[in-house]
Amino acid sequence: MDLGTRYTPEQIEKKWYARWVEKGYFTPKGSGRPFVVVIPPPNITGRIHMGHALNITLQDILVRYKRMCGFDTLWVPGEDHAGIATQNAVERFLEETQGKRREELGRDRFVELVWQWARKYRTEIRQQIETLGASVDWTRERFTLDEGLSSAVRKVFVELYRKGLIYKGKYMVNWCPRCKTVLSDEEVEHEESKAKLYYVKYPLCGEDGYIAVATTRPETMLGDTAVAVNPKDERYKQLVGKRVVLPLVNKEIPIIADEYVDPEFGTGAVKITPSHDPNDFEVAKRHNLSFVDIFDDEAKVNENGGVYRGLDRYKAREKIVQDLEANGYLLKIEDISHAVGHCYRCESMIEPRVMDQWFVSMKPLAKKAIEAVETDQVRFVPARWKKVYLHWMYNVRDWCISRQLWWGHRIPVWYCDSCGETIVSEKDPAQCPKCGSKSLTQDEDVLDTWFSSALWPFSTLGWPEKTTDLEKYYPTSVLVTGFDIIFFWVARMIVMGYEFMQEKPFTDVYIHQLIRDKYGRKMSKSLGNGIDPIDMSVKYGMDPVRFTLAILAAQGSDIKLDERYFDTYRKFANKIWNATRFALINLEGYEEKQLEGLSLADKWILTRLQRTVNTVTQALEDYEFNVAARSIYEFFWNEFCDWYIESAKITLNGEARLTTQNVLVRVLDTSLRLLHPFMPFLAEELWQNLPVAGESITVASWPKIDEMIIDDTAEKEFEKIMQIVRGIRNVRAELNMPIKSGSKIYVVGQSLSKEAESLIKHLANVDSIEFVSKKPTSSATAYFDELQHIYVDTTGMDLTVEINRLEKNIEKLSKEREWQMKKLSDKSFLSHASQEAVEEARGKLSQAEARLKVLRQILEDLR
RNA sequence: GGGUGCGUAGCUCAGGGGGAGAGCGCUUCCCUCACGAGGAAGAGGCCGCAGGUUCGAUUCCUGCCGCACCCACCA
Repeated sequence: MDLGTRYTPEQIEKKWYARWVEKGYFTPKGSGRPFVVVIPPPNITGRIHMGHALNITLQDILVRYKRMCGFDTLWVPGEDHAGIATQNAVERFLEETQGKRREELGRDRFVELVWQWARKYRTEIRQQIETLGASVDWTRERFTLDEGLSSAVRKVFVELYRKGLIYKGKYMVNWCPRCKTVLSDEEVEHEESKAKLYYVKYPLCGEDGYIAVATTRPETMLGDTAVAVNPKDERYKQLVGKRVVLPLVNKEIPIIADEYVDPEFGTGAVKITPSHDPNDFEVAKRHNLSFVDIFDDEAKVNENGGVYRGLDRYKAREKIVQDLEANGYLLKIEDISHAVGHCYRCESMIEPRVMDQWFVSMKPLAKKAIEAVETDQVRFVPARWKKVYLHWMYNVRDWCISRQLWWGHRIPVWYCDSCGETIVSEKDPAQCPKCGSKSLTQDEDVLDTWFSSALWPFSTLGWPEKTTDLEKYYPTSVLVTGFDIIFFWVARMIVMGYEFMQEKPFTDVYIHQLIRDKYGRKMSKSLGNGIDPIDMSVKYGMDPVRFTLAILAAQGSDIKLDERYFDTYRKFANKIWNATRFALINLEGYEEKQLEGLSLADKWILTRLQRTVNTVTQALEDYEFNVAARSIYEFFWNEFCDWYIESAKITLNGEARLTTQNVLVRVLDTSLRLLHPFMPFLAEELWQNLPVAGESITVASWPKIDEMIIDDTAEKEFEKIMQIVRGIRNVRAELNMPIKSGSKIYVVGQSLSKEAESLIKHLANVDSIEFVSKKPTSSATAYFDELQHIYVDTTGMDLTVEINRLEKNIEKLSKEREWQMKKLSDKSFLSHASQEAVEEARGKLSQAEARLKVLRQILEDLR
């Protein structure tokens, strides 16, 4: 055995992962209760970021913990083809490297290019996940565009279509003029922004006067087909049914009445643009108005826009406002603020358009998915996300699933070129079933990337085949993800799970935070504020990075990540390293033996160890990663290193050497097992050096609490010792006493055991301790209140310091006494407080009084 | 318009009905034979504001103020 004095992550991280994989530890052993997790598949758009690192670390902690607990553990890895995101990334790449647009390549060649990209990034992502130490089963790795997953996608599409749950229809959809595709409502981000409200005159037909409308988008007037007012609005009652002339366009359009119009807003009269506003679309359908689409795919004015044709929507607005003003139609402009939709991938302003698209009918599918969460068959942790999920589900709208992209699952629908028949089929059809024509054209569109993700928990296990994996490992145990994709993904998985497996996809949903930079901003490429987890692992070690993420994962808000955190836990890793090193250096002559004849310190540390096992286990069961991590940290550093190892330095040199060695090994063995889910590399490396090491800590058993070893008395007594030692050090430091001053300690109160006494002497470095029933008379010259009973002999020291201390303490005690007296004279306290509370107050009071008396006496003496 | 989370040490954050904790930073001391990436001691807090419940609130409840975020067809 040869450990250096420093923890060197680079030397230990490389070797272990390969060995674990080689030994097949990450492949389920096939027996025992299953514990199954499917990874939220990272997009193949680039490197994984800190959010992935958090997500993967938390899953790995759970998986490694459960594996040690003996579960048949399976964690399925994979990647997502990420339709729009990837297509955009490759388009950018194409533009930058070849200066070409995807249209210049054509669909087939472009898709081939994306496949090359996908292979490259999948490999990189795989490596990054390995670097993180994720104990995923690589033999079961999946990709959303795999053959198997693709057939799952087709089957789901076809079945939903046959059930009438997928339909094609002409509705108002969200169009991204940059990505040139429609988006689902969830993919549109609404951003509050400042805008202008334009008041425009629409002159009445055949008579004087006008009706004024207010609009934020004057350019859409080119597509107006009516003006609407509220039927109850007295101001406009006599105008309903009349016609106005659409300015600039010179077209007559009717004035109609519809409840939708809010008389309070603007002028109480609304221009109706059925093709470019969702509300107007509904109004138009109710009133049978005509539709005039005025934009092309790039949101430029099309042939319906007359002289404005060819202008993009912003230019068109400018021009139209100018023209309105020039012709006296513009009444006024107001500043308002309102929410505008933007594309979640490219941030372009969304253009609402009426288009023929494919939809999933969500309401009928949502029923079971709602019930499951309402009844906690699927449980959200933290629970508050349940409300968020349910609120969305109660109001769920149909899901637009077709995308005008090239990268993704092509919609399994064909149209007969001869008779126009629509053929929806899992297999590519050879001919039209209606007319027999062999001339068929497949729908050009692909499916929303989230359509395939929705099937992930069962498609990755082999569905639609009836595989043994599916039989054994579905439903999965827990889904770990961020709250940003509850609607996109979690909700839809629950829906699809019930629809196609007649069973929930997972039992628990653990929702973790989002990682932001230290100022609370989103980490993004454009801000350049991202902290790369792989870079961090090189700088600080992967284990410290993982531990940091775990301890920051308190259930609640976002994580504001400051790189300096990693340093704290790198130090912790170093501490663990060196504590183990200390033990190993002192193991000469070690042999395993029963834990008996234990010293006070032994009993104490073993008791504390049991408590830690308990806390960590419970916390992991409750997904309280931060509690678990902190508990290990505090036990190991503040108790084991700071106190037990210090005490071991004496006992290792005496008769109890072998016992101490055994306790050291026992504590390290258990601690490293507890640590393993958090810091797998370090834990393995050190554990392998212990005399009790096994094949691998990865497959070692999780520590069980040993009730027999818990010793409350020893625990309390040792706490008293720590208190006394701290008190002595405190006085020493404040009085600037040299360490080896030959101090004599008087402890007022019951004497402690000889063992405790010698521990104190060693730990506080004092020569003698005397237990006395009351204060020593003249020579006692210092007092410290932390302990309330201890005097240190400091004959010859400067007395003014001590007098000041005494005065301060007397003041503090007097306050305490007054407070307790007040409490005890309070009638309501006496009549309402518990027996114990009253007793406690009495105790504190008498204690305070006794101490005050003693202190005043000492003060007298000193003076 | 509805909803959620957060306001605790200089900074970043845990915690939680009974005179508040950590890391970093700061001050003083220590080259003690595992670790100076260390050890010892310390300074530093109206626990956002105002009410309520309670013997007792930083903690629970209500309202408010600030900061984030989510949802919503506010032309």
